[in-house]
Amino acid sequence: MTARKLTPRGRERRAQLIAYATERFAADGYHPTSVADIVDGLGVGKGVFYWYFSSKEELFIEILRTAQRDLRRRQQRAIEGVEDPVRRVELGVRAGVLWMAEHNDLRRLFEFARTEETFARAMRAGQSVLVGDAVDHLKAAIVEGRLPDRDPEALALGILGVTNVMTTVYFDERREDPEHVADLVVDFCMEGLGARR
Amino acid sequence: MTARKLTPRGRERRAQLIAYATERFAADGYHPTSVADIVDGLGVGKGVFYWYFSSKEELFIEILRTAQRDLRRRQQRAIEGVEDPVRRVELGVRAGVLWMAEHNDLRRLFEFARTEETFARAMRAGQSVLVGDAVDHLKAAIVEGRLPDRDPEALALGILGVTNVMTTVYFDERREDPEHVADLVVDFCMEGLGARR
DNA sequence: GCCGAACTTGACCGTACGGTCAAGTTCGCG
DNA sequence: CGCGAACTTGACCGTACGGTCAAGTTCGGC
Repeated sequence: MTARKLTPRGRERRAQLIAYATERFAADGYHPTSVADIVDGLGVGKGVFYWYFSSKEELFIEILRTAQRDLRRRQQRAIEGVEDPVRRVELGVRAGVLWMAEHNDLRRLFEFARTEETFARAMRAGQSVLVGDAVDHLKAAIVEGRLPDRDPEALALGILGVTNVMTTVYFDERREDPEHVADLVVDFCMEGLGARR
Repeated sequence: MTARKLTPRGRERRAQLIAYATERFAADGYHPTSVADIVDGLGVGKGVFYWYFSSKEELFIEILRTAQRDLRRRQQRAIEGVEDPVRRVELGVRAGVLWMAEHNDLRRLFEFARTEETFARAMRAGQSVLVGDAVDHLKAAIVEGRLPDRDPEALALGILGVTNVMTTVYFDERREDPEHVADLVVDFCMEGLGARR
């Protein structure tokens, strides 16, 4: 789609489509949700959809990219001005968990997007940025002797994994308090099972 | 489907359908893979599919359930005769990682199945069994004072999360050595980042 | 008040989907 | 051999999908 000129009215309509589609995709899945479902749900004609998006796929990728950008911004804001690299990791994790709590639907979309090659590329790109951010802090912490010297990328992936599963189970299946979940994620990431070997 | 009587030939055909469908579902996704794709790929008529399965959905759920059972058996075999609960956790995790390495396609199917309500029920059931197994060992370890006293379910979920993400990234995107990945997963699970606080 | 760009409508198109079924073939067994 | 159950075929069905488009409406700027 060659970016259209949008009036305020158009921008609002576009945002409305994105919001409603996100909701439906998260609730029913990407494939089971048809373009007809989306426009009918909003009570508009089908042409409206194709005025703002060139395809269902394009809309989905747009949702993913916007969400990834938003998540990263949130994490960066959370660690602004903090020098201690270990603390930066912790604050980044907390911010990520809280973002997931507020955007449960987007988290579900992320999980689906990873499973289909069409969207996996976009997901990997965004994910590797977040992992890269974490790796930077972890490297710094290791250099400063604050953390034992282990593969920082593996550590970052571990953090990602704990966050994914805990947010899924605790937010999606139960309705746990976000702060409590953030504590659980941070605890596990910092100390794991706490086994001394 | 009211379980049909199968001759050896029939059992083989059924297994062939399951194997090929698993491959295609994992490669292209569940929805993008049509029943026609599956039967065409095997060079058989469409009726063959519906002789063995009452629907595409039923086949998929069957694949999931069989896989979950197989994974659990593998883990149970791995910890057979081991008394130390911490060691049981570690061996279970290693077995899980190695199973994922050998069944990358099934792992991908698991990830998709979690994202669609139709299959999420079946997935949660199987997953909660595995988590329950781990929780038992963790509780025992805590009682014995081998691990600090923390919510065992959260710990089990943490393990699950680390396993999921590391197997995805290291097996799917790169072709890492399974044993090495198992080490990374176990390390992270046992000690996390290794931060002393 | 008018013009063009922004926006909206909904009938329509080709296709491909999941699933059915009447008919035919293979095969083990008595 | 022969018969019934197991298995296979592929044309066919209704539907619903993603996407198009000619036509009409709204609206801001001049």
